[in-house]
Amino acid sequence: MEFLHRRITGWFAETARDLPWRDPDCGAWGVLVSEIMLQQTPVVRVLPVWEEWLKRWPSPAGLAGEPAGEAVRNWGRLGYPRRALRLHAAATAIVENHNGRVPDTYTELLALPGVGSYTAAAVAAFAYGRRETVVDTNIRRVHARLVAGTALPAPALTAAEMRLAASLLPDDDAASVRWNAAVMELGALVCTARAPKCADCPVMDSCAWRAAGEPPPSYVPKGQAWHGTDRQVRGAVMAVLRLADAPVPAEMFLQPPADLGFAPEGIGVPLAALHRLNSAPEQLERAMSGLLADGLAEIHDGGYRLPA
DNA sequence: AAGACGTGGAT
DNA sequence: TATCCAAGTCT
Repeated sequence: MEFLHRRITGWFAETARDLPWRDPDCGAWGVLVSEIMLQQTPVVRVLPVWEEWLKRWPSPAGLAGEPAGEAVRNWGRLGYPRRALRLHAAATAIVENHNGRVPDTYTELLALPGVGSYTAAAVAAFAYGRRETVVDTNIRRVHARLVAGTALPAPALTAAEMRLAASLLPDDDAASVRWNAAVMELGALVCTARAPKCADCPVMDSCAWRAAGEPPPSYVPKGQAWHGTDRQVRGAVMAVLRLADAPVPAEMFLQPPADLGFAPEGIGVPLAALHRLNSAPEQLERAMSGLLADGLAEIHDGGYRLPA
């Protein structure tokens, strides 16, 4: 165990990316924002949006003081815009229940909107130096290969995986934080899902998956459908709403923007993209009511807009 | 507890 | 061009 810790944290010390939320004086709010943005989203896409968010909202109170729609608009094209809504709700809860300071315990963090077991542990560890069992997709994959000898972790997080991760965690607080960050980084940069760079791996010699001859996955991960789905329509509608500076009447979503007098610029661009999907009226209806139900849109003056 | 939920770069 | 998949959460 000591051997793995030295090798992996040593590798991390010289290879780690210089990410702004890893800056010692980034602050817990910056870490929380980064963790929410990084859910299912690559670092390179988060970077510029995170910078803008922290410049505009340096504290939870700043974000909580603005309409939720502003959070959604400034979320840009990061994807899963409900995360912006939840982050706004989390900021509000932090102001109301925690005096505007991001809480520092796993339990309090877990109670915040949009914060699940991974994010609660990550913020407690990376922002406050606490010893937490952080388990994300990178760490799961490293453990699966290095220790379990399988190509991929199970489809869903298991209790056995949590026990394994807990057993690997160094006792010392600071060492545990480094370990969590290092294993995550190893999974992100070297022990990747596709085409792992085993030649660059600091623990290649100890890898159970390698020793077993790199057996293929025992199951096929089911891919997410996209074309023709409600999600695709929702995404296209949200792209329109983010650009609109006034409520958008429902009929605009149904007709070719050119017929409505829209030039192929400004709001005409996402409007045209939506129309190009050629989705059935009932699907558009389903997508719109879904957005309303989720609080990502609201009706005002007979049109749709981001929540005020 | 399986499925919904965005987006775009890489392969 | 089609598929994969990235620091998950919620219901």
